[in-house]
Amino acid sequence: MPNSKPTPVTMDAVYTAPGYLFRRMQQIAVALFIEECKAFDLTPVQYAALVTISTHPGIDATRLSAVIAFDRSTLGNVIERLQAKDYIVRKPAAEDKRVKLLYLTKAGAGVLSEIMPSVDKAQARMLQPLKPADRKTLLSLLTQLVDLNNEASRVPLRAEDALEHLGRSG
Amino acid sequence: MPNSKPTPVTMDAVYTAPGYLFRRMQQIAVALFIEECKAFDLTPVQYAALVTISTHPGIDATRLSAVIAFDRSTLGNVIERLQAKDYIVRKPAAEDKRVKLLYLTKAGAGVLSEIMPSVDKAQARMLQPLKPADRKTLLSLLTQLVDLNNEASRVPLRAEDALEHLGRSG
DNA sequence: GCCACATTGTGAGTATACTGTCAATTAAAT
DNA sequence: ATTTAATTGACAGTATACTCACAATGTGGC
Repeated sequence: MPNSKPTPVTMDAVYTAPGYLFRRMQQIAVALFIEECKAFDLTPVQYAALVTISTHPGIDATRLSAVIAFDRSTLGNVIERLQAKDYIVRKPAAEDKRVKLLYLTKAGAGVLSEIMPSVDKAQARMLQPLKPADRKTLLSLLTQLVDLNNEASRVPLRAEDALEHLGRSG
Repeated sequence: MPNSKPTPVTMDAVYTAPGYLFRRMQQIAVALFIEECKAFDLTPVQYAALVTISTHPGIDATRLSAVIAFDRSTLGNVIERLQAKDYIVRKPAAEDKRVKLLYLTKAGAGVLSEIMPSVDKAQARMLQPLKPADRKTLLSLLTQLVDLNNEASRVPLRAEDALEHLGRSG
């Protein structure tokens, strides 16, 4: 007869799971971002969107979602909030009546350059508890892992280069 | 005169930020969990709650939130959903009329033992792209980082041991 | 014993993050 | 050229994740 004794469930089933650790670390990252940047009315996602619109003026929502790997539906709300804060404007495209092109406003460019030091401080604080060498190691492994798992995510990241082509041909 | 040329903003301000990488990895982790466990109607958070109620029968919502470091308000909804699925029951405590004690139902215990292999598969898939040695390194650094940053998170984790005392004295 | 304080669960409100679906529009197939 | 496909932005619905606030309850100071 097989050993039918069930394996006892322990909290290790949670605490040692990489998924749990990634969730915790994400929560910590957001908390540190909000704390360092509380002088600015910007969330981490809104910051990423703002940076991308800054480096890709005239990008549309679908392409923006691909460049930062955020869900398209979610991004719709993010864009609305950024627009409500007067950090971006949406202009209809001449060639394609479906798309709305995104541009930074002066206020958007201003808040972006002002918030940068605080963002850097928050990012540094996340890794601060580790030794410098360990920070580099973790960042390197994490970068690899995100890249290698790209297709596993619901909204894979499509690099900026790839988008140039996607824009016209497909 | 100082060099007033503004630093040009690049996508590195997003792509190399640890916070962005943690967000991406969390999204990937959830996507893999959902994919592997789609036969079971359980989210990662619901799974963690179920495991904890299993190992701490009669725990209350506040203590549960401390043990898995999830927000108390969020957990209220999670508990409601678990109860709606008949995986847990809530019983009023005799000594304290405010608290409601949480217990697994038979169905809850059943789904928990059944889902375990799929959860393990999902957790393994997350790190699969890395070499075994790198997986160990990443997991070790991540565990350290979450632990060392514990107080930075909005809902710091309070270990099970600490809760025994908290339960009575304060 | 009473009063200030803390705790518990709950609710409202905001922001991600995903699933669908849908109409309008464009592109592709033939 | 007309039917078919795909794309775009929008919306509804669900699930985290946080904020603040509130009533009910419990506890400690005195």
